[in-house]
Amino acid sequence: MSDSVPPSARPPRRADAQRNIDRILDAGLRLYGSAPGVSMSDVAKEAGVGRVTLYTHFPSRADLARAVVERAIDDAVRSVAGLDLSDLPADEALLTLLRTQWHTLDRHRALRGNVRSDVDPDWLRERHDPAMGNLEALVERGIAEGLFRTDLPREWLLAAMYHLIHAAADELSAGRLDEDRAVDVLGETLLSVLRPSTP
Amino acid sequence: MSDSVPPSARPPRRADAQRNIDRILDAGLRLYGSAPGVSMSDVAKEAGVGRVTLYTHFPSRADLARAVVERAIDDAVRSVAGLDLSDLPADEALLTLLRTQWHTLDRHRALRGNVRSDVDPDWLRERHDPAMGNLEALVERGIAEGLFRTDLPREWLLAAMYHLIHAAADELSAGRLDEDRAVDVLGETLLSVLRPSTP
DNA sequence: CGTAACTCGAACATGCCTGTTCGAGTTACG
DNA sequence: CGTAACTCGAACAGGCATGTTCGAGTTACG
Repeated sequence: MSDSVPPSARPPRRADAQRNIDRILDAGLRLYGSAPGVSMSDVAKEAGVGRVTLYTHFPSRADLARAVVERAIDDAVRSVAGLDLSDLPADEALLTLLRTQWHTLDRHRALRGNVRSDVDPDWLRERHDPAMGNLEALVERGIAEGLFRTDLPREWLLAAMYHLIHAAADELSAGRLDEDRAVDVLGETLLSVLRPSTP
Repeated sequence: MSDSVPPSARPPRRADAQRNIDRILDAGLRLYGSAPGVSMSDVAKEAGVGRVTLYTHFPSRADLARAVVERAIDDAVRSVAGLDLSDLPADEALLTLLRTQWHTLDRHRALRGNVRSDVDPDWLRERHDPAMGNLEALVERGIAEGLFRTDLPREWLLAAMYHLIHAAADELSAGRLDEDRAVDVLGETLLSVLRPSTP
C-alpha cells in the first residue's frame, strides 16, 4: 500500500537542510527551555546557522516556537517510552520517574512559560505534554492507592510539584545544590507534600 | 537638632509632583511585581501620567527599577512593623505571617526577578528584603525549636517555600484556587515540607 | 558532472523601546 | 495674583528585533 501523504506532498528535504533544522530545534530547545527573551539571532547563533537560513525553515518566530514545543514533546515521548512504572507503588514510581526525568520536566515547564507570548494558548493546551501527563497520572494513582493525601486539591498538588521541581533546578544552576544531592532532596520534599499528614 | 541634609539640598518638591511620583511607584510596583517585559510607556499609562513626566522623575529605566525596589522594601517594613511573632512557636508564627504577608512575599519575589536585568545584582543583594528576612528568621527559629526538619539544607527549605508561595499566587490568579482557600492550602503545604518526617 | 537545493552576508523596511528636546499649557504656593 | 514648578503631546535620534530580498557561493544527489 502507498503511504497516504497529506494533500500537498513536498519533495524530500536534502540532508544538509534536515541537519540544520535539527540543529535549530536543538538550539531552540536549549535556549527557550532555560531563559526568556530569546531572539531569532540568538537561536541562529546557538545553532551555528545563518539568520536567513533560520527564516527559510521557520518563516516566523511563532513557527519556530511551535516546532520547538513539538520537538520537546517528541523527545519526551521517546525518553519515557522505556520506563514501565506500573509495577511500582506510586511513591516509588514517582521517585524513579523523577530520577531520570526531572530535568526534562523542568525544561518543558520553562519552555511553556517562555513561548507563552509566541503561540496560541489554546494550541498549547491541546498539546498536553506526555512528560507532564505521566506525573499527573502518577499522582492520580497515588491518591487511588491511598498513598497520597486527599485533603488538598489534586490540581494544587500538581502545581506545587512543578514549582518544587523548578525550585530544585534553580538551586542547582545557582550552585547551591549539586546534581546528585538535588534529586534526593527534591524527592524527599515532594513526598513530604504528597503523603497524608497524620495517619 | 537640625536635619542633616545630604550635600546638595534641593528645594522641596511641589505637591503635584510628589503625588505623581507616588502614582508612578505604585504603578511600577504593580506591573514589575506581576509581569516581566514592562516598558516605560506601560508604567506611565498605568500611573496615568505622561511619559515625559515619568522621565522627569526617573531619568532612566534603571532609576525607576531601583526606586520601585526601595519602595517595595519600605512598604514591607511598614506592613510588618505591627506584627510581633516572637510569642508564638515558629510554626504558628509562620501561619500568621503568611496570612497577612504572602501576597507581598510573592510580589517581592516576582519583582526581584523582573528587575534583574535592570539593576546591579550586587546592589540588589545588599538590599535584603525585610519581608523575606522575616521568613528566613522564622525558619531558623523553627529549626532551633525542633519544630522543623534538619535533614534538608535550610537554603533549600527557603527556596522551596518561595516557590510554593509563588505557586499559590499562580493558582490564585489562574482561578484554580480562591483567595480564602489559598492561604490554608499554602500553609498546610508549607508545614508539610517543614515538619520533620515521621521517624 | 550538472543542476537544483541549499546557505548566508549585506542591506532594507518596519516597529517597538529608550531617552531627549521643544514649547505651550496648567497648577501649586508664597 | 504672579511666578516658578510642573505636566505633557509631538517629534526626534539611536538601538535592537522581526521579516524580507538579492545575489553570489556552496553542496547534495541523481
